[in-house]
Amino acid sequence: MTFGPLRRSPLVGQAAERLRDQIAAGRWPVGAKLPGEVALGKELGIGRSTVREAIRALAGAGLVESRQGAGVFVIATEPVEDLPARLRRASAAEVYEVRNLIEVRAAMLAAERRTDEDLAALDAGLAARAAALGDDAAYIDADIAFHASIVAAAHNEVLTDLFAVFQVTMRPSLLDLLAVMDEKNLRTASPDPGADAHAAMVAAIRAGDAERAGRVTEAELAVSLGILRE
Amino acid sequence: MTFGPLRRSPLVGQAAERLRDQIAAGRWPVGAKLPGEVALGKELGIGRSTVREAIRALAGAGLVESRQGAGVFVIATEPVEDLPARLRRASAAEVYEVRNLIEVRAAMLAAERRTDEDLAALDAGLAARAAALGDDAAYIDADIAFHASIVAAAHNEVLTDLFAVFQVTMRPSLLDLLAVMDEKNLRTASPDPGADAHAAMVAAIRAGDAERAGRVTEAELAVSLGILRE
DNA sequence: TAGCACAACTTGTCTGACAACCTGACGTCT
DNA sequence: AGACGTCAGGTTGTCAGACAAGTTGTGCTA
Repeated sequence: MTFGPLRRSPLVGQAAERLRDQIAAGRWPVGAKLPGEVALGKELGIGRSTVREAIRALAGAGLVESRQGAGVFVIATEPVEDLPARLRRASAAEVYEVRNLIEVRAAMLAAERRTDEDLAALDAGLAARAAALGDDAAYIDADIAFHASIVAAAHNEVLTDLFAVFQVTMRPSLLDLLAVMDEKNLRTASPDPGADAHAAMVAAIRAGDAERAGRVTEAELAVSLGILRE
Repeated sequence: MTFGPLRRSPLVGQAAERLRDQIAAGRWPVGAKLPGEVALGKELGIGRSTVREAIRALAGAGLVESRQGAGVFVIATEPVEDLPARLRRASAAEVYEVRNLIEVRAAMLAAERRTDEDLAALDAGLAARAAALGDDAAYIDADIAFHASIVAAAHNEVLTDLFAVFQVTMRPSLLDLLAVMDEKNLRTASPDPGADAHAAMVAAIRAGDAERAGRVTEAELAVSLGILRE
């Protein structure tokens, strides 16, 4: 059993997630009224402003609706088909495993279908990834863009979009991953331990060797998954 | 002449809508930083708390992300589309390819993790599949259940749920597939051409041979995909 | 030039206050 | 009894101010 992202998150995020979970758990069915903002603040141990912002976040997601003078009401529970919500609720390791599973097969397809434009994009992605070293947020974004390029080279729009959902949802977890690696001093030896592996992925795709592309991709992703599992 | 109850919407809603429009219009592209909260407040003529709540609403909708000390950044220009809706919009071949991709890797994981209960469920699935021959609808349902059992044996809940979304969405397409096969007289020779292949999948999973499980699963699914591609 | 210290800026959170609004209880009138 | 109006209490909406916590760029130092 894992709780939400272990990320050092703002109180607003924590509060929104707790409320979200309780709505999903059925504490307040659709149409029910939430406790007042002051009551919620006391219950959650946070100020009223923070409660209000958490409620706004849920309202933006379409879960609740606030009516001045009346209260805050649940207008929908989390739809089961909502993949991003499902991913948020799941453990990071499970999400990561599925994400990797998709990318391994995508890399194999990419080796068979890649165009010259795809290869150019992959090269650019490698360079951007190296250039962003030092800035964690930019590094994560460059890494995400690179892996997205791999999947895009498989030329299956459903696959590309599906992968994007995973990437967006996992972005916070990836930042956690970097933080954990820092704590364990795993990055001191080499600032970008995956650089060679990423280059190998591109090389295999360029060579059109699907089997090798799948193998090196699997090996690269297994490293991070291992850290996440610990 | 009076118009309907033209309710004066709260400032938060107005502000969120204006910001959403401007993001959609491209004033701030993805990755760009919004003006500071105080600046936005002055620009919109509202207080900082109200600006913050509007930003929270957009963050809840997945449009922006705020990083303490850095600013508020655009992470998407429009909400992520619902996966079932996305699948319905896509071509059957693309959806089927992604579905198969998932199952191939799931079969490999299943070979490593299957329990005795999983194996019993797979055997039962094979039998149910054979028993449903002759009734197309029942046959499809039994086939779906069998493949779901394969994925379930991988013991990853996210994977199981994700696969289920594909299965549900694809059920109509599968009925079409049977009809196409009838037209081409592909079923006259053998009423259940995939029976041996399905049994081979179970055997490989029972043997714990991940590589073989992946190979036979891929081969089995490739047949249907080929028909669907024409 | 490389590294560090610091100031300026930005978001995060809390408190207090008042306005706008809704709901239900209560009393009055028909 | 039923319809209607009033009102008190609770609830959200909005603002201002203050301080904490985090980021970033600048300029100084070694």
